[in-house]
Amino acid sequence: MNFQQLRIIRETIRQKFNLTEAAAALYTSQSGVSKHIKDLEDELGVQLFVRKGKRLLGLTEPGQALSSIVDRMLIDADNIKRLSADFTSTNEGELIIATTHTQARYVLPPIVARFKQAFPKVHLILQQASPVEIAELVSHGEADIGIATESLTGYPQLVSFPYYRWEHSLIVPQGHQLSQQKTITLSDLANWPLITYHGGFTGRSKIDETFRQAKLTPDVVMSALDADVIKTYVELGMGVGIVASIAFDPERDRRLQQIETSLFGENVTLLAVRRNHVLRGFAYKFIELCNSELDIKVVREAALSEVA
Amino acid sequence: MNFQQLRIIRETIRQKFNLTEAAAALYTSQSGVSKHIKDLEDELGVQLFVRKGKRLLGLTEPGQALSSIVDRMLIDADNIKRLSADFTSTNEGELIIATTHTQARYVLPPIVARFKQAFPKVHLILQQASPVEIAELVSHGEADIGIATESLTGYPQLVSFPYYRWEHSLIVPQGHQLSQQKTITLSDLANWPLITYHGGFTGRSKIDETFRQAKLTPDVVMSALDADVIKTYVELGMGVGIVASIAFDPERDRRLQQIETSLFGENVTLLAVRRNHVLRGFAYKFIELCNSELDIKVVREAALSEVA
DNA sequence: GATGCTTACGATACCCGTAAAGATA
DNA sequence: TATCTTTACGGGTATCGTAAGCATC
Repeated sequence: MNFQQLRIIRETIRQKFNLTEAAAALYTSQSGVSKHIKDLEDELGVQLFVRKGKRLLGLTEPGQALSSIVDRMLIDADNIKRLSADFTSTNEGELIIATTHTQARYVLPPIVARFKQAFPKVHLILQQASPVEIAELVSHGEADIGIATESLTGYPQLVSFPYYRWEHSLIVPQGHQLSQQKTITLSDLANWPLITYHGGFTGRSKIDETFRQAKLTPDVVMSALDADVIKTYVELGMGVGIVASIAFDPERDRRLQQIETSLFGENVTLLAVRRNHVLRGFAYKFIELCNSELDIKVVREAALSEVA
Repeated sequence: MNFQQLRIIRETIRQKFNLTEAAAALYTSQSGVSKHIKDLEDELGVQLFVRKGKRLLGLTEPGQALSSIVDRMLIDADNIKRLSADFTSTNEGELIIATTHTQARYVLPPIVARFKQAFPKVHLILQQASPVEIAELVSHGEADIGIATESLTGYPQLVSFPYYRWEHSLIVPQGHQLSQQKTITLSDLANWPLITYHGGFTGRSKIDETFRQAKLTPDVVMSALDADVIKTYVELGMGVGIVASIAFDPERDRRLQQIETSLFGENVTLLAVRRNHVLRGFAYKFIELCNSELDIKVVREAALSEVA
């Protein structure tokens, strides 16, 4: 058994059992691919692929059982290389953060600034996406770190960590009737047209849930992907905004007024990395800049779960 | 990077950085070992070992970081071989169960009988040991399955499953005063000389804890490793026995009487396997015979945690 | 001087790619 | 017939072990 054989097994599966394409993907000859598979099967004494004559059609039962282990071994081989690179490295490279508007616009700027100062040679890419897309991006290795409030749990390939906690607050035009009220109840709100986030974004699920439990039907006249859009329409008087507290900036948003409220409970923004994968050192530093409790040891060990 | 290099790294660490012994353990030349290490270090661009002149003294920081990953890769390589062997196999091989007296004597016999019937060619070894020893045996791969009521949690290298639940009961000579009483309290018991298990065996900790919480000091006149010894001395009138309920056999123990009691609460006997390790198919079958909820899928997936 | 690591070197085995042949759609 | 896989074969390379040289204790 050698690594080339394992790579060939993995690639053959990825290329839907077409040895010619597997060979092309690995920049090698297809005769070699064929022979390697045969050799490995002989060594293990098991057929890994279902064959019909000379064509490969799929995985046998042992093939399936081995496939996931093969994957992990190749991931580990990569991990070893990445770890080593990190020790030699001059802190150069690329870091891809997949995140939502809310984070990119209101939370990350100071962190990015500090990161850039510490690692000027790292090419930092902020990839804006929806929470579901973020989970997918990180799962497939197209992003190193994902940050979002929704959707990051429930993916077995991801390991997530609490980043920070926050609440929603209300945004109204200056002098709005609600800003005079001492206390605001959910039923009060249900009487106003509301503008808030789209489903699946920035804690919208929590808002819906809160109304649902109170057996109220909110009048959401408009939903947007980000607080900037929401605030624009609140300024136009189209309704009362519900946004993340952090999205209000008294300096810029002078024509608006923020009303703190705990009506919708607490949200937790999560930070996710790919399970079983090692990141470059500066990636862990970025996470630590986000939340100092998440140091390299905590994050890496959790991601590698129990290597023993 | 190849497997021989990884094996050499692991063995060198195991042999306390003596390349000569590492070579001997791997049945290869020590010059080859030396070269392999050098080659791998060159390929990764990192020193893995701390050197003083020509001698190796220990692991560098990158060496430590890589070591655990290397271990897992080699474990996975083994897993692949074991899985394959299992598919070709004619259900021959060896199965080592590390367990306590209580299990071996009172619980496992019917299971062993059924197992032997199903897998006549498997050489089954019941290795009797203390709970702590059992955990060690399984951790080090010297046993495939560990069964005990104590000590099996808290080892990161082990994955444990609840096997069955049971309680302690009292054992007294026929006609003993306690057997006339309607109800028996803890303070009643504290007035009698007691005979029960040694510390760390068969729920003894639970017994101690129960007395401690009731602020009573039991008069344990004798402690033994197994119920047979305890029963012998109870027969001699030396005291009241506290043993696992299953350890009483009305047929054999005619001169004794069992008194069911829930004074000491419930105990859970656990079944443990080594994390990240695949077992032979018949080993999973043994576990399934113990508890039908623990089928191969449940146990293997839990042991491999998330291979993704 | 004994033990332990590295380097040099030759034999062997392994891996790869070309090419031809056979199978499948 | 076009696509795909297997087998055969030759060149190149990597690996292994012996042996010699050198450092450490």
